[in-house]
Amino acid sequence: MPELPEVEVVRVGLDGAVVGAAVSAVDVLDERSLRRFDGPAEEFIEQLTGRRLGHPHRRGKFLWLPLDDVPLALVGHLGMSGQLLLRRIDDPLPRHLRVSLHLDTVSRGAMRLDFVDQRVFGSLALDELVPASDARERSDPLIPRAVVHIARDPLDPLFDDDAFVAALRRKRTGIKRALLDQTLVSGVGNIYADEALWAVKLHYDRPAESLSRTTANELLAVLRAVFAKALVEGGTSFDDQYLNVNGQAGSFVHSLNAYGRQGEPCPRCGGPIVRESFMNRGSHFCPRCQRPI
DNA sequence: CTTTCGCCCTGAGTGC
DNA sequence: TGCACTCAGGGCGAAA
Repeated sequence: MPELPEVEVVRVGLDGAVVGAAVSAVDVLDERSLRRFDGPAEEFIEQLTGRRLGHPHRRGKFLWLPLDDVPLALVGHLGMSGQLLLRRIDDPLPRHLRVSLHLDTVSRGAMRLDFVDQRVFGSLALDELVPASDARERSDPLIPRAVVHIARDPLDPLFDDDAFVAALRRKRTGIKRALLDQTLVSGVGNIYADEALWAVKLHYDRPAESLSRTTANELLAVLRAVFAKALVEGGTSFDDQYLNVNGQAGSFVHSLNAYGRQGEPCPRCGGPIVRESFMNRGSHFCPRCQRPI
């Protein structure tokens, strides 16, 4: 499940390998993967072919590569099951391949960048680069228009802790809903929301406005720690739904304390972890450690 | 304005 | 063996 750590692993994996690479050809095998692109597939192909790719950027779960000479970026979102795989040009085509870019890379010759996505919740697009609405300095990088409403993530050096804590405590909703709101804080998905709430002993439906400043700051600190540890371990891979650009799984699944561990003992108190349906998702928590209100 | 809901999608798993 | 059904969930537009 690609959340912040997984997308960052992909970003780092792309950096270096694709910077300066020229797009020599584009194959769109499934137009549904271009649903966020404002135009037909032919236009996507035409605008991308012949361009060179710049350093990959990320905000939350969105990833983009600026194109040379034009104020456009190739924007990717992995959705539930998306993968960006760097393959040799003559490697066999993987199952669920939706879009494939042929690249003339600087250091590795002819390569393919394959966008693979079983469930088609992810997407590729070309989008105009505009100044960020929360830019602090004129030197701040431009971001795709479709990403302007996404908040910074907790690992962003310009993330504003005080503003986040204040905004969180104004939310009239449950704490997990608030964490999953990408306009409040980005990069958090179901797995890391459950892990952070377990670590700070908060019930998923605890009203956000009931959190003290101290607790809200602890939650933020825990979120950063979970993200950082998951990043070091290469992210969380379930059923190979998430793989890095070289097709390798991450190992953070072995460090999960709550997510996916229903019926197993809570690593802190030994009581059973419970899974409840909430927001059309599974919420995993320890009823003994994480009490509502 | 804010918050919540339903839809998009596929394949693995389950029950009969 | 086959078929219907459930489940996983990020983001977005519409509804409340």
